[in-house]
Amino acid sequence: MSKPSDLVQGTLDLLILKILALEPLNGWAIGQRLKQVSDDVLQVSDGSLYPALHKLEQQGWIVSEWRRSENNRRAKFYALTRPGRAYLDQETAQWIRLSTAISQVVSLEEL
Amino acid sequence: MSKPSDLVQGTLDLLILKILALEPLNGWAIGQRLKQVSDDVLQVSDGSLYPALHKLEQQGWIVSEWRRSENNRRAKFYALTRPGRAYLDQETAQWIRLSTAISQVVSLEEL
DNA sequence: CTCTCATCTCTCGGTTACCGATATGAAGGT
DNA sequence: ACCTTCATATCGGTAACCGAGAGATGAGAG
Repeated sequence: MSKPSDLVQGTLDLLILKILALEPLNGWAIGQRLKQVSDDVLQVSDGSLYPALHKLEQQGWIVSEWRRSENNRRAKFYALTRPGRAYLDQETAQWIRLSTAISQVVSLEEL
Repeated sequence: MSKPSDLVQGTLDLLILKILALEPLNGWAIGQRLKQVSDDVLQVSDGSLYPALHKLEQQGWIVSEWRRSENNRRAKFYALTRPGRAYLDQETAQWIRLSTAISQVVSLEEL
């Protein structure tokens, strides 16, 4: 029972990386920011977000650092690395390529 | 080792349904048509296509009928049903909603 | 007449990706 | 003391897709 209705599968990495390209943030804040910048359309659950963050860090696209959040709580802040930036650009291009093609197909006129 | 590079996960049903909305086709031809209408961007393998078709038929979105293809070979032709049409419209709306939001996020300007 | 090629359908095992449930805990307010 | 919000994390389950493989049939070539 877990169909992603608030996310397109395979785009989570791209979205996280993009959010972090704007500004380093802690995990929880990334989820909030994503929701905010997408006008409440895009939402990600904890159970998806944290594993994704760990994977991204393990692959070297982002680095983490324990700091204090705005509310003085301990939080792990993530920042984009140079390879992460390159990966983001690549994934962005791929997204544009594929989403454009799909949108083109779904908008075909019928006979 | 199977990351979908020629497809966005979760959009296969939508694409198949849309192709069939234009014209009833057999499985193999659906793959060809998809490739054609997307200018070679979107491609689906047999191993993805046929299971998807079976699932779609089982759910009542499409119906099948054995006929002869253009090359006089036996082929199973699929056609969209009324519920399938409704499902297609719904999935199309969902795609537009989500892809628009994602495109909006990835095109945000950085500081 | 046989051989090969293109067409056409199908299944299985494996991987990736995401979600729901669940656990833990600290800071600040009542 | 207690509750809410902020914050991180893991686990098991499910959905989706792909690669590899198997097999059948019609057309045209040799």
